[in-house]
Amino acid sequence: MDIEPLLAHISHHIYLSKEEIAILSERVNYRNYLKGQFIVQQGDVCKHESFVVKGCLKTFHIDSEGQEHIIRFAIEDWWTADMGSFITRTPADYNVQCIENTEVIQFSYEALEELYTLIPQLDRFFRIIIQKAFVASEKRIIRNFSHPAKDRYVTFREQYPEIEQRVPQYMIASYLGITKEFLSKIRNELANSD
Amino acid sequence: MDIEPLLAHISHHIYLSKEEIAILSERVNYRNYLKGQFIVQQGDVCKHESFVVKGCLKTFHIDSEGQEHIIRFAIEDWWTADMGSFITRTPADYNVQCIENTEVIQFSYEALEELYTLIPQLDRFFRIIIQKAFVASEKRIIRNFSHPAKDRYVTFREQYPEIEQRVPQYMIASYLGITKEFLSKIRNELANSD
DNA sequence: CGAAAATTTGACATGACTCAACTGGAGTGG
DNA sequence: CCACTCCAGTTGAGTCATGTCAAATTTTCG
Repeated sequence: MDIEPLLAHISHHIYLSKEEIAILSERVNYRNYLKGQFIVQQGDVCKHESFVVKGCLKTFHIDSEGQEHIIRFAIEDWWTADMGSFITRTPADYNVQCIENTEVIQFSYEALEELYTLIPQLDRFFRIIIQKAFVASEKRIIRNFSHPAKDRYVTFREQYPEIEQRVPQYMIASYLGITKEFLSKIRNELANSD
Repeated sequence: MDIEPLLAHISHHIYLSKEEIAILSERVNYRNYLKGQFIVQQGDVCKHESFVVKGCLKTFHIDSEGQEHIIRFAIEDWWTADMGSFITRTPADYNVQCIENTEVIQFSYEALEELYTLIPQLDRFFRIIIQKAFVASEKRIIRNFSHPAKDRYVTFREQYPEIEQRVPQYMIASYLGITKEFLSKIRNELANSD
């Protein structure tokens, strides 16, 4: 119920005064979810930006064939939402679902818009956060084009060792854009070549 | 030499006073490039964010095998840079090259940092711009995973008809993550099925 | 312990790639 | 105004990475 982790995270990028912290505290919500629960469902308007205090989530899209495509994971200190839906107030393309019991601090659209005017520094904070996310996202596009699945898996393991421990293999396959069967074969190869 | 197009673009998202416009005008540079020239080269630190007044550019990465991968195009009213390099002041992963004679308005890193403090609204402006770019980038990851190349090409044509007219086919193939030969075959199929 | 979920394995299919040859315009210079 | 070259695009044969489907196995957990 304590928003300290959020404040610590924010203070890495901008300075907030006591008053600003108070203003912010009043406008965010702490919330618990159980494993399996959805924070956002495809088709609904995404109501919150969520900062993860504890737990693990996946953001995924279900395509017209019913296939699930994981676009990102989120663990402690990350943000998650369907940002497209959130900013345009239109139905979400993605689901955000808890893979573990999860605790988040949430900003509703109205609260956040108000906070942007009350604490202009927050524009800067989110600009910085989103810049980084954007850069990472474009890197991933290139990686997907220029490296075979095996390399992408190895890179993933190095880059997110913690996530690899916490999520089932078939979800990692989905994140990498391959089938669970093929990932299994890749792992087999890797094990035999070590 | 006139920064009016930039001001018009900015004013879609935030309001700037006469004074702020003056402050901004003093700190940006108008620059012309010829077809073929590079605004950023892989390995150099990206020195500017560039707003395109006129022309067309590609941003691409050369991988270890010497293959070129186009990550995005930019035409009038778009921004371009290697943002990762620009914000971290580290060597660029990407090249930005003019496909046509091009005119841009440039923000240097120092100028932009100063502008963020002089005109806090600019944090908001860039937050909004980058949010949109991020959403589009993640959509593209999903599209690449969930649709075959033919569908992606058709979508591309619908989404960016102007770009399709202005850039050679082999660059579109690279943007779509396929070879020029395969795109040629796709086009052949499409022509025969209409 | 038993059921459900996750992972593995194998046979076969296919989308996309490679490489090499060919076509067809758009300059350019004699 | 023709011949020459250069670059973009096309075509075809063969190959490879990854997908599909179905069954077997292992792990997880009530």
